[in-house]
Amino acid sequence: MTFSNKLIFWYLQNDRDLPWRKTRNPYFIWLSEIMLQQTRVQQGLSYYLVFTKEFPTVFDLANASESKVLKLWQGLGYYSRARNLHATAQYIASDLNGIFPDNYTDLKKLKGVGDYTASAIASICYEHPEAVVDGNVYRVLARHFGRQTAINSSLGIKEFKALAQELIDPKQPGTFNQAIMDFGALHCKPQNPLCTSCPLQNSCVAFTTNTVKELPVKEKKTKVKQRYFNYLVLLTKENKTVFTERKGKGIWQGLYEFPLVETTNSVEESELVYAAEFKKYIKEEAKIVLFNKEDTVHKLSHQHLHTKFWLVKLDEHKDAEISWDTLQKYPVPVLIANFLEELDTLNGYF
DNA sequence: AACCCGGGGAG
DNA sequence: CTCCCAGGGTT
Repeated sequence: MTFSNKLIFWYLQNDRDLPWRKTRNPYFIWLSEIMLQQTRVQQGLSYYLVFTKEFPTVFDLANASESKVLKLWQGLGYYSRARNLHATAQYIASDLNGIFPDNYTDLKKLKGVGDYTASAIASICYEHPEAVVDGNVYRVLARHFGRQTAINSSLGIKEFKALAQELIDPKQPGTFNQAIMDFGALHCKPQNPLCTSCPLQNSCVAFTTNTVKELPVKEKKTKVKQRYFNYLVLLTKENKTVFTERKGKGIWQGLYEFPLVETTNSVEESELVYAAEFKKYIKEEAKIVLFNKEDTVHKLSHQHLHTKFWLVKLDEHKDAEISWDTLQKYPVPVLIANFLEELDTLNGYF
């Protein structure tokens, strides 16, 4: 049996029952693929169900506001995916009359669609022999063929793509692609792979040479940056606050937050009030209370956010235009959502 | 080529 | 704690 035959044979007995497996509608496949970028199936599943119910067609998605899309995306992370998703829906609805591109080259031109996603859609929806290479494929191929090239090097990216392309079953490319990904996710797992019951054990170089734990090879990771956030949670006599959209290049673009004073260290109230950023926001007489005794540490993959929430009570503020009881409409980072929920459970504290 | 972009689950 | 997930975009 060929590598491909073994994989597909395994897949026919072990495939997961997932909603996007029941359709070849490119809209649904595209939606699922964007959501699952760097995201576990288990985490993305509930979002997929919400989006397909809320936006049954690409036109429904296109006609929604970006804020609505971000709100439904809230908690899934990598929010540029949601913004690109919305922009692409509008492009397809307006410029392409709702018809998705039907080949790799045109699919890859879409915002948020790279090599992996274009290959996935082309193979699953149109049976084009375009090999996908996701984290699962890197792992399965590196182990089975004993490849030691770093999977995140430019050489490795080319090498594994070419290898996958050699192996793909041209008669059933969509099935092959999904089979190798499911096999990586369920059987050839990152930790504790099920080698003893593996149908590809005999031909697996890593198993034969006892190097399963060493593969795949990955190059160094970047260091985690420590940042110190001070959120100014304003409340005026009229129950209004300042809540603004994050702009620019950094994290959480398009999401809402309270006025933010970033410092180089964890600060006391006496230091905070002298910060230039603080003075920019608070000129009025105000009563300030620190909400969390210990810094809330919100961990992103590349930075740790040490956060203090300062409750600021004042009579009035020129920028306080958002009523406190409408905050839940806005898309917010999980850090803010958690704070609001905690504040909610302390009903009357603020 | 290097860096940035979230959040969560598993071990 | 560390690793990594159905990756893509920017510099």
